[in-house]
Amino acid sequence: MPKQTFLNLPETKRKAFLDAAIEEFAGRDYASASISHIVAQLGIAKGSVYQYFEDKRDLYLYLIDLASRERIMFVQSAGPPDSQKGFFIYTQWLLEMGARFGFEHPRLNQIIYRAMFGDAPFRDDMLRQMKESSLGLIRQIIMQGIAAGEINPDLDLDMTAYLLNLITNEFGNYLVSKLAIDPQRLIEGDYAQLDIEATRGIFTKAAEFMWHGLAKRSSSIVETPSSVRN
Amino acid sequence: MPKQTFLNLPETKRKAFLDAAIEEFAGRDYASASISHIVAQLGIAKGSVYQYFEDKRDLYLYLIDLASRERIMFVQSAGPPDSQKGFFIYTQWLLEMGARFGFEHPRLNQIIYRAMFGDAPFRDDMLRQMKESSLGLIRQIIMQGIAAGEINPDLDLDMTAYLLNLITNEFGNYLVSKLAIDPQRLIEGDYAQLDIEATRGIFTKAAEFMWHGLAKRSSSIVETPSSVRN
DNA sequence: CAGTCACATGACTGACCAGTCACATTGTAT
DNA sequence: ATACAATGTGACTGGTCAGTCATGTGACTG
Repeated sequence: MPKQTFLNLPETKRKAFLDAAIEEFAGRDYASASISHIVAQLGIAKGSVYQYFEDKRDLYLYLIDLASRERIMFVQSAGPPDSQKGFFIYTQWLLEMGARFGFEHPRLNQIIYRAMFGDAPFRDDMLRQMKESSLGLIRQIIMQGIAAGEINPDLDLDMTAYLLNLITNEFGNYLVSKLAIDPQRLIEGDYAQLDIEATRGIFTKAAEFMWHGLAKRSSSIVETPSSVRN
Repeated sequence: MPKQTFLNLPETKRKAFLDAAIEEFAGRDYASASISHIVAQLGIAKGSVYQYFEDKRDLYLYLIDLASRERIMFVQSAGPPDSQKGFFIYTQWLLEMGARFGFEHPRLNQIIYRAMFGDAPFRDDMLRQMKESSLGLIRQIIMQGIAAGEINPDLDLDMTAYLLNLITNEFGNYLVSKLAIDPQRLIEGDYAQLDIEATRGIFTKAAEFMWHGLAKRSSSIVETPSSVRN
């Protein structure tokens, strides 16, 4: 969707442009995000943007695409845990990866979040498609879990997938508020403040909730380990 | 927050104004919602709006307040189930009320949703306060549940409250997509299409998930009834 | 050096917006 | 009927925006 001109651009220029654009679209919803801001920030002419992209929408969709690909790469590059360990561990890992991506790429994460739950005027385009693909993946995982006899087969598949998707997408936000993390410092790459190890307990608790729900369990019956570390 | 002038207005006029304003702010995010649209819709002068409210922001905050109060009234007017029935039933009821409010007052619901998860430029004003109050209520319910010995005391209170709040707020959206409900027709009050009785099964499933999570339960141990019907 | 191509520029257009204000209209009390 | 207050009005101001386009620049080519 970017024009050839954009792809021909020297790397530094292209990076700088993307950086500013990501910053803008992460920080404001589609209606408020402004091409004028971006060019002012970069000190380039407005016309340049229209040499690179068809229009605002085109740029936006490209950023969504980029962020999604980045996220998929991020998750895939950190290999999933051994499937032998069961789906509890897998759930925990999924949560952790979601949150970790949010910490390491807060702006990309924000763009994805806005695309999923905000309202750009393109709900029907590739947006729903993205949502669907994300849901599809989770649905698949749940089905495997059911097949493996670990997941309650009485659960409504669609609903459960929806709720899991919701939780994995929102969980980072909870962490940010819980740990009193300054989002601005996160965005500036200053996440030295974050100790992933120290927060692992929270992932375990979240996975625990997703896995066993609210109900008090009689202590003797534990089907899935909740005291696992890594 | 409305000026006296607005409160003096004849009922029909006031209602008509609110109706148009709600329509506008439900349908577009804060930045895109337009006073000009509202007055055009109503056929009144723009100046009038500024006789009624300080500014756009003032109007918006009033609508949020109104919607919140309406929602609280809605939920309270349908009395909660007998606390004897336990927290599983209570959870189910909470979900159902949330969804039902969404169906019967889709526009107000949308305004609340936008206030909670969208980004108006007032996150720090009464917005967070609203979020906090909602979270506070849920936290209280969870604590009661723990005290009553029904809820797993190992769960992180804050986190669980956050997730429950998230789910109860988002669940209506899931129903809308799941049941292929046309949001436009909902807004137009045409919710004859909706059969609350028929959807009750979905609430039960959702409560089931919240209550027992993903894990398959060995069939013999059931601490909380999952086959309850009202 | 002339010609061509890729890219950059920024003033400009038409549109939309929130908010204002001098003036007009309506209602009410005397 | 008169006076006064309350309410309504809409053209106008200053601002922002997306997108355009005629012009400029620099690099490479033959």
